[in-house]
Amino acid sequence: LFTFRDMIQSGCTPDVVIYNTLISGLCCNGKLDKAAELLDELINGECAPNARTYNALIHGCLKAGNADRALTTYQQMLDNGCNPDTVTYNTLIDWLCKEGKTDEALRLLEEMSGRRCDPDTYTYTTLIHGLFKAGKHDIALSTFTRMMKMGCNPDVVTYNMFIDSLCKEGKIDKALELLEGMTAMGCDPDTRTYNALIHSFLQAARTDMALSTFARMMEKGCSPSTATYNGLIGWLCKDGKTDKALELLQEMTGRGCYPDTRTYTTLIHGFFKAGRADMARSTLTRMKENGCSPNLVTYCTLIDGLCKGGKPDIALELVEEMIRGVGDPDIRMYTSLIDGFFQADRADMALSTFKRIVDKGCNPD
RNA sequence: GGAGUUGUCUAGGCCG
Repeated sequence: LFTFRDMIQSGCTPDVVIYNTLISGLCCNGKLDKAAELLDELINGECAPNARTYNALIHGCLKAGNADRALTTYQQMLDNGCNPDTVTYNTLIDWLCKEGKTDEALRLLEEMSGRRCDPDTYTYTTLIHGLFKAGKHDIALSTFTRMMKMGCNPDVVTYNMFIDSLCKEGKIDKALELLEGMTAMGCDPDTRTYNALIHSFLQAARTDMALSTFARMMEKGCSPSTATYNGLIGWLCKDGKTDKALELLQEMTGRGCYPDTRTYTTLIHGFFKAGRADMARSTLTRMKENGCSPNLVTYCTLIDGLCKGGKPDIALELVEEMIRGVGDPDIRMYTSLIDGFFQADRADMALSTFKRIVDKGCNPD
């Protein structure tokens, strides 16, 4: 933004592309107010915002969980005579699907056709994914048929979505058939395709298949990602093999897959499960040293583990650190914290945590 | 002519 202001100072006129870039960047960082200010600046200025401007802001609002603001922005778009495009609809359809409102999402699909706004592969993939998650298999399949009829070809993301959906329903063999199918259709599987399968095999305790899928992935020249390793580390941790998990942590770094918040959280959970609370705590230190920020899930894992392990005092310290570092947990997380303190026979801590909720103006449920 | 917006994989606790 400073560079941006300098640019204006020195007589350079920013165009809509610059504004869009800034707005989407601000949205990524959750700075919706600043982004909205830029939109106003654009509306009041001489170069008009376009669909991409609104799309970026609508998406930013939805990602931040602020649906009202997203809809207001959408209305503003319509009022200002800017026509929603396929991306606008895709963004809204994705949001509706994630809210479980697949009927409304389907209505938007109809609206698109009426407005000569052609649904694309994103539209259908998003919708089918939402329908699968809602358990509406028939409609998912008829939507797929419709997609094909409209001449819209599935891409690697569409196949990945199908493969993962099948895996999650325990239909791994059907998923494997689709793996062959996509290749036959000239669509090469990517890292996520294999990740979905490997994870599913691990869940199903079919270790041999998981490892052979991993080998196949490498053979095909597909590199494992951080998510691949996270899945493997999680499987080792569930099995109590935390030392092996640490070896994988080394290996992944060597292969350019950098551990992320999930990697460390998985390890922390594994260490508690294996009764190694000290290692769990030093993993927190290690992750911070490596520039990886703990999030609410990380803290909840630690706090729960410490409470169950009879160390509620340290847990309470972490509650403070968490609130300072990543903000307030929501009501459900507070509930489980309180539960943890009771489990550790520390009613006093449970009550003081409860008091915090009330003081924060957050309603206990 | 170029640039900016949307979909798929992996972690924890409480309650159902």
